[in-house]
Amino acid sequence: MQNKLFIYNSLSKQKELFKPLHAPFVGLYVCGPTVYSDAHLGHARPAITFDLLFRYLTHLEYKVRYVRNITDVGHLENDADEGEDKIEKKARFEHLEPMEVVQKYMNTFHKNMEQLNTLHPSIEPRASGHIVEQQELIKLLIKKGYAYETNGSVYFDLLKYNEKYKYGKLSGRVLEEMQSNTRTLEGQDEKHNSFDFALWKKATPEHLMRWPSPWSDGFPGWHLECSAMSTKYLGDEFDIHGGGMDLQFPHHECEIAQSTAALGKESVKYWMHNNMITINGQKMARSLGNFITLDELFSGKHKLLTQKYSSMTIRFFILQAHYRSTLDFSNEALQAAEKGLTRLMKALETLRKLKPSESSTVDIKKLREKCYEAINDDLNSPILLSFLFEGVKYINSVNEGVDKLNSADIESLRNLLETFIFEILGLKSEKEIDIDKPFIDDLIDAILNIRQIIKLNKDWSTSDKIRGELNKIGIIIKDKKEEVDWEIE
RNA sequence: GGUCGGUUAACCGAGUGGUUAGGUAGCGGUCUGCAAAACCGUUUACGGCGGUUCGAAUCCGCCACCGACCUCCA
Repeated sequence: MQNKLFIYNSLSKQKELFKPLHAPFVGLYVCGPTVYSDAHLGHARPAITFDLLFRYLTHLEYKVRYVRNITDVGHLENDADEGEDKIEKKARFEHLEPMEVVQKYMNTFHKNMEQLNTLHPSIEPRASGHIVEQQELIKLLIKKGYAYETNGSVYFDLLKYNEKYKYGKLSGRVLEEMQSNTRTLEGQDEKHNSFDFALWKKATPEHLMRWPSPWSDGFPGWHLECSAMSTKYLGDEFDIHGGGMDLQFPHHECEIAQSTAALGKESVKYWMHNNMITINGQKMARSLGNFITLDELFSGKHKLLTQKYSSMTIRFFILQAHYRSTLDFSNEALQAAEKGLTRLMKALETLRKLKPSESSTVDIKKLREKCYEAINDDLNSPILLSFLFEGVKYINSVNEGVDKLNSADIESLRNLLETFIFEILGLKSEKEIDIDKPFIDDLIDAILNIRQIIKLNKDWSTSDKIRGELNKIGIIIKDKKEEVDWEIE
C-alpha cells in the first residue's frame, strides 16, 4: 500500500508526509515516565497516542523500533526540598530503598499500560543503566567546547552553542529574551549564564543516588538520558521523537542542543507532541485535589468519580479526541464514551451473525478509503471513529432489514472494522477484561435479589431451581434467616 | 509580564470560506409482557465586537475568558 501518512511536525509547525530515513525501518523514541508515584491520567495520553502511531506504522508494514525510557535517576527539586530528589523523598517517606521505589512504581506503570492494551516498546531503557553512555556524552560535549565544569558539576554552554546553532527552534524561545526575563534562582552562581543547564550534578552528602565520574560523585542531568539512549538505540539520526507538549521546553529543546552539539547535526526528523488532559476544565494537580491515578479510575475509588471506568473506556475516550487537542475528563463524558464503546463492540457481534443478501446497498470500499484518509491525516482518530460508527450504522441497518450486504461485503466490512478497532486503535472486547471479582459479585447479588422476591411469593420450586442451577456452575447458596450468603466452590 | 495554543450546541469532541462530523443525552415514532437493544424522524452551535467577501463559525484585527510552558523538577 502506498504510504500517505502525514504527521504534524512540531519543528516545522505543519503536517508533513512521513518518509522514513531508512525504509522499511522506523526509529521511534518516546519520553517515558519518571517512576516515583502511581501512573495517572497524564501518563495514559502519550502512551495511547504513541501506541496508536506504533500500531499504525506496524500495520503499514514498517519495521519499527519503539524506544521508551524509564527515568529512574533522581533529579534535584528546585523548591523547598533543598537538594532532596523526588525518588529519595518518597524513599524516606515509605522507608524503602530508592531502587525499591523505582521498581514498585515501574511495576504499577507496566500493569496499567497492559490494562490500557498498549503494546510493549521494543526497548525500554532505564536511565540508571546508561550512566556510562551519559558520561561519555558529557566528555564529548566538554571536548567540543560546549560544556564546562564548575565545582564538580558540568553545565551546557548555551551561549557557545547559540553561536553556531540556533537555540529555541522547537519552542520558539529566543536566548536573548530568556536572558533578560529569567528569574533568579539559588545555586546559579556555578553557571556562566542562568539558562545553562546541568549535564552532571555533584551530589550533596545526603543524596543517595550517586555514581562516580571524572568530575564528582553525582548524577546526570535530566535532559541527558534521552539524548544518550536515543543515540545508542536509534543512531545519530532517527525518524520520530514523541512526548507530551509540556516537555517541549525545556526538555526537548535541551535534547536538541545536546545532540546537535555532540553529533554536529540534528538527530530527529519529526517531533510529535500530544496535548494535555484537564479534569472538569482544570489542570490535574495534587494541590487542586483532582489528581486521579489510573488505578483509581479503574476501581472508581476517588471522590470525583461517580463510578468505575474500564481501561478500554479510558482508551476509547482518549481516542475520541485528536492527540493535539486538550482533552477534558468528566464523569458525564466518560459515561458517554462507555456507552459509545459498548455500541461499537455490540455491532461487531451483530456483524458475525448477519445474513448476506444477493447485493449490497452500501459502499464498503468507499468506507475503507475514508478510514485510511482519516488515520493518514495526522492520526485523526476521532474522524476515524466517526467512520467506524458509519459502519456500525450499516450493520444495524442490515440487521433490521433496512439495508443489504452481500457476503463479500460482509467479509470486507468485518475485516475493515476488526483491523481498525482491534489492530490499529488497540481496543478490545470489554468482556475479556470486565470479568473480575466485583463484576461477578454484582451479578450474583442481582440474581439473588430477584430470588428473594420469588421466595417472598412462596414460589419455592422456582427458588429451588435457581439454587440448583447456580449450584451446577459451582456457586453454593447458603440460606439464612434474614439474608443469603454465597461462595464459589 | 513573555511565548504558544484554545473558546463549537445539554456533555465530550471533529471539521470546513457556501453542502449531516461522530459519540452520549433529549424529544416523537416503530418494535416490545416490562425493560434494554436496534431502526426511522427530530430540537438546542460555532466567545464578544468590527473588517475582508456575493457569502465566514471557517480569513484578518481588537477585546474577553481558559490552558500549557517560561531552566537545573522529572
